[in-house]
Amino acid sequence: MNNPVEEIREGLMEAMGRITSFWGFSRIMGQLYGLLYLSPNPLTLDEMSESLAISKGNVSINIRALERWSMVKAVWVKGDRKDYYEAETDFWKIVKGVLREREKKEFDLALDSVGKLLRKSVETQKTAKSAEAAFAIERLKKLEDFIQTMDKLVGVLMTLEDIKRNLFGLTKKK
Amino acid sequence: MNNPVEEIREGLMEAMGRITSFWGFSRIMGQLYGLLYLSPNPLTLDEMSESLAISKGNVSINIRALERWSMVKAVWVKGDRKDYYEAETDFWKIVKGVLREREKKEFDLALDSVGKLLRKSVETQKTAKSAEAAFAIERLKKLEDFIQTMDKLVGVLMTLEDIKRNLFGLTKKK
DNA sequence: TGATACGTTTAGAAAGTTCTAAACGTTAGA
DNA sequence: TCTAACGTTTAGAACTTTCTAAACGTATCA
Repeated sequence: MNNPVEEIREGLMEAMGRITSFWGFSRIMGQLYGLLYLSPNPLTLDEMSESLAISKGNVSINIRALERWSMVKAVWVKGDRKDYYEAETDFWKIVKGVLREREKKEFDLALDSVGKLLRKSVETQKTAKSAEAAFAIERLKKLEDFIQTMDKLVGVLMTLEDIKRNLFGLTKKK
Repeated sequence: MNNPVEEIREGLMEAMGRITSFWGFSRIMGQLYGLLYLSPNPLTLDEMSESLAISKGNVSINIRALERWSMVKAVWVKGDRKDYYEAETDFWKIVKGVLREREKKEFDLALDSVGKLLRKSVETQKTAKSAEAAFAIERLKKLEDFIQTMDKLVGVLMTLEDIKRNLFGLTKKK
């Protein structure tokens, strides 16, 4: 506890907890990730449970969530039947995964909903013209256009081979 | 209720509720926004309270949050002492505001935390060399670099005059 | 003035979420 | 086969968030 590296690890756990919480994951996911990220060796459920002072069940659930999002991976340690985990250190890979699995889906869903409403409005306008329906059509079109652009933006980010190089290359004039 | 435009409005309220909830705002903020976005006239607290079937106090709190984020604006209606609200329809403006007020701050904070931890690690390493500290330094540097890049990316998006035109201009070859 | 029509604040109810401890099922080795 | 060491699931406790109804303060108009 008075070990300076221990203090640093705790600092990162706190910071990562903040970050995951902000991005809509559980705080404990971040704390676990922070712990693993600064551990030279992979850790077991029990070790993590102890480090964070939370129940083993809680670690189990959160470590599986981290695994689901490819933020940590299980590694096999010869001669031990416990499961060991280590942090995925390729952040771009993690970001791309989250964009693909979560953000992209959300945009697609939004696009779908608004598209349906727009078609419904146009249908309504055909049978019974009204200023109200015309107004709705105009606004929904604008919204659809916006979501489409955001959707494309996410799509581009998702497929870039190296976000860093590519994105910052592009912001400079040739 | 059987009015088709009414149905469309309800559809958008639902969709916008989903969206704001996903992005870490309250669901009701989205529903209010959806309602206002498809209303040809600005609406009062009581009208919104009625449309969403929620208490006036709840509308009051959520409409002020929307105002804070520049998603709606209050308009003055001559001869009426009630407050009227209408939707801000410039989505790029809203996105930029949120990036500036919320996302940017979060990145800066993360950068700050990690920077501090990194400096502390280097300090530790000076007085008492250890493989553990060296490992921490290496990993923290990598993390700092990543956050810095994301931070810059947000900064670029934030200041672009027209995100749509600029970003998609850049993804095409010349 | 007083009465009324507002938006805001608040105390506590309701709903939702996250956590733990214990029960559980499975595997491995004696 | 029995026992012990695992990770997972679960029931309910603890905590957090969100909502309402009512009280409140202020401005308006008679």
